[in-house]
Amino acid sequence: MATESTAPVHRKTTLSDIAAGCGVSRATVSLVLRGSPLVNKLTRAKVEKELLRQNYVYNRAAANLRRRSSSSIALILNDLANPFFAEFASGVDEKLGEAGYVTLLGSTGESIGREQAVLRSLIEHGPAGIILSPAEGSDVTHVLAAVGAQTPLLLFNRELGGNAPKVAHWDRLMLDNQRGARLATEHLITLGHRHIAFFGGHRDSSSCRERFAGYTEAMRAAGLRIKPHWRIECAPNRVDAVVQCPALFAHSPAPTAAVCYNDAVALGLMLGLCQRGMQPGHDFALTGFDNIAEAALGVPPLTTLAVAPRERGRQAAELILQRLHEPLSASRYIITPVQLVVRASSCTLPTT
Amino acid sequence: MATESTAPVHRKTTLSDIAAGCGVSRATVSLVLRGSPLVNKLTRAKVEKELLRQNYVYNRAAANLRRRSSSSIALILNDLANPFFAEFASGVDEKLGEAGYVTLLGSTGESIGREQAVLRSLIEHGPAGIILSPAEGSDVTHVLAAVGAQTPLLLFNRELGGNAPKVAHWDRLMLDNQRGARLATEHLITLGHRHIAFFGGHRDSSSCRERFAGYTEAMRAAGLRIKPHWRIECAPNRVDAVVQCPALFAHSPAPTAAVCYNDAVALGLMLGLCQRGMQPGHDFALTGFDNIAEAALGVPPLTTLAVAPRERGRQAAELILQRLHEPLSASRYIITPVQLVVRASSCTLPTT
DNA sequence: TCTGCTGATTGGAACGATCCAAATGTAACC
DNA sequence: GGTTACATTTGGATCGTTCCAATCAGCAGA
Repeated sequence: MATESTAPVHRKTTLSDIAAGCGVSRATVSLVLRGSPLVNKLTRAKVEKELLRQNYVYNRAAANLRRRSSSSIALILNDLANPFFAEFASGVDEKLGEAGYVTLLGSTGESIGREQAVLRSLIEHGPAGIILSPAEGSDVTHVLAAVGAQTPLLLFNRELGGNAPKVAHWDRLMLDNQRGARLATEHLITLGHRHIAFFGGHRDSSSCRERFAGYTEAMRAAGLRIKPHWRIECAPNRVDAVVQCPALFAHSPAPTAAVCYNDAVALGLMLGLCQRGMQPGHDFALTGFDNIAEAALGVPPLTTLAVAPRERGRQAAELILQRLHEPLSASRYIITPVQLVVRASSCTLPTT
Repeated sequence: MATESTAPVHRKTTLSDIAAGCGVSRATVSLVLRGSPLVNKLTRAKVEKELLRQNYVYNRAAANLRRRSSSSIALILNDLANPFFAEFASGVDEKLGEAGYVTLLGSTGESIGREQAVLRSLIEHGPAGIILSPAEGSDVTHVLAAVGAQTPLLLFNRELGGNAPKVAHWDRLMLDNQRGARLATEHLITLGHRHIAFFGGHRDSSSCRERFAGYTEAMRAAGLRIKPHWRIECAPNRVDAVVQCPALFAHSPAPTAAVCYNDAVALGLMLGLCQRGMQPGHDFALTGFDNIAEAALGVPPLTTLAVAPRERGRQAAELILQRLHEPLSASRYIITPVQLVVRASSCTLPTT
């Protein structure tokens, strides 16, 4: 009795403590916590007072165990340090938080090995669902082996490789890469360019393939032949783009414009051009993809495709929540449109 | 017996399923899972085979409940979309993953209200520890009320306001803001500048106060008087920096250089200067803070202070893990050094 | 045969919540 | 008074794991 009024020693206060503290049963306290209409006003008040007095904190893990439910969603990203994904994550967390879920984070750094490890670790915490932007080269079999078929999964941004395409009932949220790249290419063509390169990205990434397809499509539609040396591969970051810039001008005829894999690459290419004494947006036209924050503020500002990553994050969260709500409805495949944002980096053909 | 060999219907397979499946007790299976040396080689093999066959997944929540332990750490950030924090988070997650912990993410978007909500929600999941980069204006009392005194907490990047400074035994990991700003200022002075402004940030943020103090210190040490109109406040992002640029030149004598609150602000200021027909790094010198990726690749490249956010993330994770290991050791207060990176944006005084 | 000992194994009670069927109290009705 | 109805409350089993003390088999030594 004497030591009961304050926290016992160090143990967290539990339902039983509250129950004992105000002379009701555990069950009643539980009902109060969940706002059940069954409990009497007076008892509710009494219990709530005691909850405050002992400053009780709810143990969601215990509750989830009994209810065989979960209140977390795993978010696994191939590159959290990339502003595009950071903003996406921010949107996901925002939306999940509103719905009372908590985000379990995992970053794989584009490593398939880490992806396996992260998936295996996160699944043990029993998330209600998974949002996965897979590492490059990740395939269906591995992911399925790691997470099983029970947990709903939403694939974002990239398709999975492997020859078991429709084995799982997973939802997919993708960007309209092909259409985006086509728009950019058409835009450059309209400005008078005929020698247009596709710069950056890895051939085996699905998003890069799609963007390249869009570029090809536009070129073909305009009756333009694509030279093999106009296709330059590089890692999707600034540094490698700078390094690969000279390759663009190694053979003749050199391109007068480039559709870049993404903004990071485009910004890198701009720097590379400057180093060659060229002036991007004047001597050479280029476009990006993603519309990251610095695209608008570069010199010159970058023409690019807006994908609204935070919005996509919110959308992804919404999709997975819907899936939890109706686990049996048909799997969804959503391709979100992208929007061409024209800025100064895409100039007309310089009059030589 | 007939339906037992495959997964029953939809229920997850548990310890008991495995135990029943190979004729041992639950306790033994549990020992196998945890790699105890007590179990016989043969039984271990038998059990492991069964684990694979039923592709069992460990229920960490249940285990944690019984063991009264936790395998997650909460990471709460004031702005995940900011590349600095994204990279920090990436480092945290990396290190925690290595140690077998999982990251519970929460982003507050600089809102004290959301910070409260996020803290209250995350604490219910019983994290072993908390890493918190508080929202602007957040104070000790509120945080303490939300998380209690039980869970170890590491404060990153910002101090908490409020007049209960040492009430808690929380650890702190801060950047050496003051020294950094002093280094930048001294550097500009060495280059011949005498009229140096301090540009950006909010007066009431602790990091801004510290950086301003460093600037003042260097100016004073060099015997230079600071004009009031050389202190321009703005939100710590590009957009607002562009808007506030003209204020720098509203009064005479105008500054010839500026120490900026951070890189985002510096990049914005650069743009603002361009719009006035000035050439940053030639007509006007400036420095940033953070050394974000685009600092190196801007035009001109930005002189700034490197803080290695990913490294800081790993360090933060390490600190909180150490704290879990020895809960009673004295609380730590670590100020990590920052490093001046000189690039082209800090030019000598233009000869008029 | 009995005792002691070591190495393996095990049953049952926890952990902190929820679920469910059953019990309680009170008012209303015939 | 007895019966029914309704509004509240409650004990005990349960979720999937771990802990602990107890058990068991096998073998050596007396």
